[in-house]
Parts: sequence; structure tokens; C-alpha cells
Amino acid sequence: MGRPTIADIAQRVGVSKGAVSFALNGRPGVSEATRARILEVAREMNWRPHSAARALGGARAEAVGLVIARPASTLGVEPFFAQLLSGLQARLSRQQVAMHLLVVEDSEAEIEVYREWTSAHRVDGFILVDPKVRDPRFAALEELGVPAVVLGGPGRHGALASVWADDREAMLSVVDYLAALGHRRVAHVAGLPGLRHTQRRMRALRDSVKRLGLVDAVSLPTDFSDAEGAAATRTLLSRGSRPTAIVYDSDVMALAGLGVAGEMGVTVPAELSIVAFDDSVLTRVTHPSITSLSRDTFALGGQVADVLLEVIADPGARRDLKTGTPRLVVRQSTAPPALGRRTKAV
Amino acid sequence: MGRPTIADIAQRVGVSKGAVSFALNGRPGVSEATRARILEVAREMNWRPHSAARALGGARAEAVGLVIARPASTLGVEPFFAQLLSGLQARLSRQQVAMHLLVVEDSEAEIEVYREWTSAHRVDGFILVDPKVRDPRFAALEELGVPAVVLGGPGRHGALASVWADDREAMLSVVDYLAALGHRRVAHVAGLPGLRHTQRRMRALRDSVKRLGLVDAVSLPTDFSDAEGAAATRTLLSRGSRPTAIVYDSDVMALAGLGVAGEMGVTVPAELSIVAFDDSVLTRVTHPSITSLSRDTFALGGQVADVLLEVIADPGARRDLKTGTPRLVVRQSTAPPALGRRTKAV
DNA sequence: TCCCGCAACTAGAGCGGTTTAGTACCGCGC
DNA sequence: GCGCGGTACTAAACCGCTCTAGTTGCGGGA
Repeated sequence: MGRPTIADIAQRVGVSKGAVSFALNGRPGVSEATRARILEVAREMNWRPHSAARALGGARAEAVGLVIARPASTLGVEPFFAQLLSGLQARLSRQQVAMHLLVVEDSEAEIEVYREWTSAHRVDGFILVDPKVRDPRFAALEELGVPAVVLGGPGRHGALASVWADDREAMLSVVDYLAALGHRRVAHVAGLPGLRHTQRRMRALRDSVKRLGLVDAVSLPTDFSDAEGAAATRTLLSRGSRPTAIVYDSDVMALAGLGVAGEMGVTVPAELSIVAFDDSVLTRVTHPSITSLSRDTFALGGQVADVLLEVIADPGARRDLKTGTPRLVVRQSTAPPALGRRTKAV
Repeated sequence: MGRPTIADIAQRVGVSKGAVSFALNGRPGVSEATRARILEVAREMNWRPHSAARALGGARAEAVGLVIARPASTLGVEPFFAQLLSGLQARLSRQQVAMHLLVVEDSEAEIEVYREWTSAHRVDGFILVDPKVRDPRFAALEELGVPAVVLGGPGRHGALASVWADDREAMLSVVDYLAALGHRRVAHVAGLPGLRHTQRRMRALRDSVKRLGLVDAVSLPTDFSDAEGAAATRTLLSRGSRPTAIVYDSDVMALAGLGVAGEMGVTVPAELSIVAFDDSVLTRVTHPSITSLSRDTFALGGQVADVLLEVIADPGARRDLKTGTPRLVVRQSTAPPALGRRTKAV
């Protein structure tokens, strides 16, 4: 015999399938004595529910979906994703909710997966990451009527729940600090230009120019890879009017930038201050250690999971959770600019 | 109306459910004309298969399971896992196979999840990671008769397929190199002592003592965290007879170790050589960059996925794929030991 | 004593597919 | 004209579970 079904149990105990179902799901309709016998036999026969059969009846899938439209090869590089995943798992696994993970080519494929998984009752809800500037995914998810939470900035995601940090405020706090140190030439090695938070950070920097009397404030977009981070840094440091401080949109790029500075003979922090927009083990263990905007990505994952579970439990609820703005953790890579040495010195 | 079912399509086209099923699955039993009409209507109605219903009938789940018994908080720290996951995804998503991911407390819980997902037809197979010294999971998976692939060392996993690298050989190549440079006191900051590959590496080091005439060759087990890696390094560098070279079982720990060396005034590589047993962006961007055993973890993930898909397609097949032994990539963190400065100098 | 109400259970429909057994029809050879 | 074989289809069983609408039996109130 293959795996036992409730019919097998029913036969063995001498009751109907219905009674077994009631007993196993802890609902009224059977006497305590019968329930005990049924549970006993179920244990004995090593019975386990068949979630597909349950799902057919419209029950929860006890799983959430995370579809990522990025080249799979970049996932491993960014500590952010791994941390987020960890945080999500920590929270979800407490409720025995699994995660369905898939990496796809682009947003279009992503939407198709949303469709498929939704109509197949494969998951109870989705986590949407990397919100873009004009993002077709919001409308698609809303149309499907499936619970979902957007990880990203405020507003503009229709009726979907969201968890977000204030990127603008965070960027402003960095620039304020650098300006207070005396920096007037601040550069920004940004992430993918299509992402909303990239745009928001770039705008925040631009908006600071007048307010803080900056001389220069350029943002160079990249693809988040260490290679492009290094290349952007080389570009910036090769200019006639070299920036005295560079803000990186990720820790990996900041690290790469630090490497380039070393290779070009630019000392950090004396000649160049470096700030990373994400914190992880990386920024702590380098020499000099890197000043960064620290947010607890692991905790963030937990919050995202929380909101999603909430929305799944009560689809009417609309939550917008603003997480704490990343705090600036000052380490050894930032200092006042060396006066008079602002020009090319390669 | 909710999502359309094949019954809806059948009604609209004016045929039976069976005919629709045949048409949609490309099997004989309907004329080309009818098939075309059915496909047309299905497209029009935006129909999508309900995988739960299919699963009930015994079809593939088009998903594989990865259950990890580690504290979720450590997942984000290790680039290895993220890389592996990326590689797996890259391969799986090409076949539209998703991954079911869950983090659990211990092996026992892990086995229970294997049971549940198997009997629920939730996945078609499993990837088993972190094989342990006496591992109850092998027997459990074999008993369930579900396809699975073990990521780890050779042999000892019963009839399960496996993908493995030769840890022993890798460790020997490192120690040989260090000995050739002149090192006689080599220490090893190992990973979790319960893991097979940890044991294998420790044994390889021990076995080298006589062969290479080493004076000292101690292995300190850790939990893979940067904290314990740092602590172990402190312990080693505080000894009267300090090692001149340390091999770390992960890149994160090597990085932490490099930090500790800096903090204790021990220069790398002049006074201490450092080798990491895993390569990633981390080892490349530090100063000095870290000599490491490089293996393409992303590719490894792909290979694991390949073998699993193969075993799923043909459950009779038994594959044991030995991947290339990690190559030693020499960078700036290794050098001959400074003569006469082998003793305490803090 | 009779009937009501409730607890404890059963029977069976339904979820959305797949698959098998069966049927209607057609052209063909003899 | 009849049987034969093949094609195109239909009807319904089936997968494992849930859940609703009954059915039975029993105790208690009037």
C-alpha cells in the first residue's frame, strides 16, 4: 500500500471519512473517545495530510512566493538578499509557512509566474522586491487579488501592502554628515537606475546641493556589481576635480571602491571619505572599516513576513509599515577632507 | 466567475472536459481543428492549470525542496549559501522548476518536513546539504523513496545521488603549499565539528603533520560565524608558539581573522599567512587580498540541480558527481614565514 | 408518553484536473 | 451489406480531502 489516506484510517477505525477529517482537524462532530482512537490510528499508520488535496478544496497553501527578476548570478554577491531571505525564513518557518522561490528573466516573466502560482493555489501571497519606476507588477497583482507586500519606498503601489524605509531621509543624513565634515564634492555610486529607491537617493542628493552649498554632486548608476562599482570609482577618481567623498549604494560596491582607492594611491579617509548604503559583515572587517548606513536587514525580512502573513489572514487589511530609517554608523572611512589636496594627485 | 476551469472551456467550446484536457496537453484524441479552437478559447479565458488538481492525479509538482537546519540568522552571513542558491536557481528556473525553501531547527524537524512534503506531493525531490557524521537523514530519505541529491563528500550516503568535491585533497594542497613556503606551524579554524567535510579537512591536516614535518597543526572548530572565527584567531595568536599560517574554513572567518591580526599588530603576510577555504568577492577586495581555495559555487549549484533533475526524471539512476577539486588562488595574504619572529610579539 | 433538541456520526457532493472505458461515425475491403 | 479498424469524441471514475445536509439515538422537559 502506498501512503495511507483518511479513507484507510476510516476503514480501520470503523467510522466514516468525515469523522476522520473532523477528528484530525480538531473540529467538533466527534466524541473525545473517537477522536483519540482516530488520532492513535493515524499516528500508527504514519498518516500525513496531502496538501494538494486540501488546496483543491480551497485551503491555504501554507507557502508564500518570492519571484526575483535579476540575473541569478548576482544574487549570491549581494549580502542584502541573503540577509533578507534569512529574516523572512526566520519568521515564516515559525508558522510552518514555506517559501516558493524562483528567479526569472524580467518583470513580464515575473507577472506570468504570479498568474500561474495564484491560479494554482500554490502560494497564499507574494513578496514583491525591487519596485521600479513604472512598475507593471503592482497592477498585475492587484488584478489577481492575491495578498502581497511590496518591499520598497512609500506610496505608488496602489492597494498593496508595503514595508519601506525612508531612503530620502537616509541619504540626506549621509550628505548632511559629510557636509558637516567639510566635504563639498560628494559623489554617489548608485544602483540600477530603474529602481525606485535608486531614483529617490539620487534625487535626495541633488536636492542637497543648494541647501548645503555643495560644489559637485554627481550620481553614477551601476548594476550593483563590484566590477561596476570599481569602474565608477575609477572614473570619479580620475577626474580633474576629484570628489572628496563617495557614497555607495551597496556595501559590495563600497568595498570595491576602497580597493580602487588603494590601487590608485588615494588614502582613505585622508583624501577620500567612503560611505556604504548598506551594512553587513563586509563593512566591519575591512581596514579601514567603512562608515555605513546600517539597517537590520534580517529584521526587515521578519517585518515583511509579518505584514504578509497579516494581509493573508485578513485580505481587507491594508498595511504600510515604515521601518526605522537606517542609522549612520561612523567607522574609519570618513574624515574631514584634506585641505588643499582636492585636485588630481595620481 | 472565479478562475476558469477546463469545465468552463469545455462548455464554451461545446466539447467534454476530457477533450479539453487532451487538447491542452498536446496528446492525441482530438482533431487539429478542435484542438485549435480549444487552445484559442483557453487563451481567451486566460486559463491556467491548477497544479494542486494535477498533483492529486499524481503529476509532477515541478518543484524541488531545500530544507536547511541552521539558525536562519547565519544564512545571510555566508556567501556560500547565497551563491549555491543562485546556481540552483539558474539551472532550475530554466526548466520552470521552482524551489521550496524552509529553514528548520534541527535534523529531526528536517526529516519531518521531508515526510510532509513528500506525502503531499509538494516537491519532486530534495537537495540535502550539510551532511553530518552520523546522519539520520539519509535513511529517512531512502525510506521515503523520494529522489534526492546529497551535496557533500564521497560515499556513505546509501543509495542517494551525490555531488561532491574532494575536501581532503583540497586541504592537502593548501598545506603542501604552506609547507613549501616554509611554514611549520599551521593552524586551522574549522567549521561546525559535526559536519562531514569539517572532519575530513581536520583529518587531512592531521595526516600531513608527519609527511611534511610540521611542528604544530591544530584545528579549532567554530560555528562558521565571524565572531567565532575572530575568537579562534585571537586564541591562536595569543599562544606562546604562535602559528605562522592559519587556514580558515570559510571566507567570512578568514576576513574576521585578518581583522584580528590587524588589531593585534600582527602583519599579514609577513608574520602570518592566511588562507580561506572558500572564495567570493570578500577575499578579492580586502587588503591584503586573501589567498583562497576557489571553487565556483554558482556552478556547483547548477551541477546539483542537474543531478537532481536527472534523478527525478529517472529514479533508477544513481549518480555520484565529483566536481573539480577547489584550486588554490594565491593572493597577497600568503608568504614565507618571517624567520626568527615566530614567537610572541604582542 | 411523546416530542424536541442536541451530540455524534454518515453519505456523498465537490474541488479541477487526468485517464479509462465506451460510443458514434467513417471509410474500406470483401 | 457487413464487419473491421481507426479516429474523434463523451461519460464518468478517480486522486485525497473538506464540508454540508442528512440520519440516528438518546436524554430531558412538558
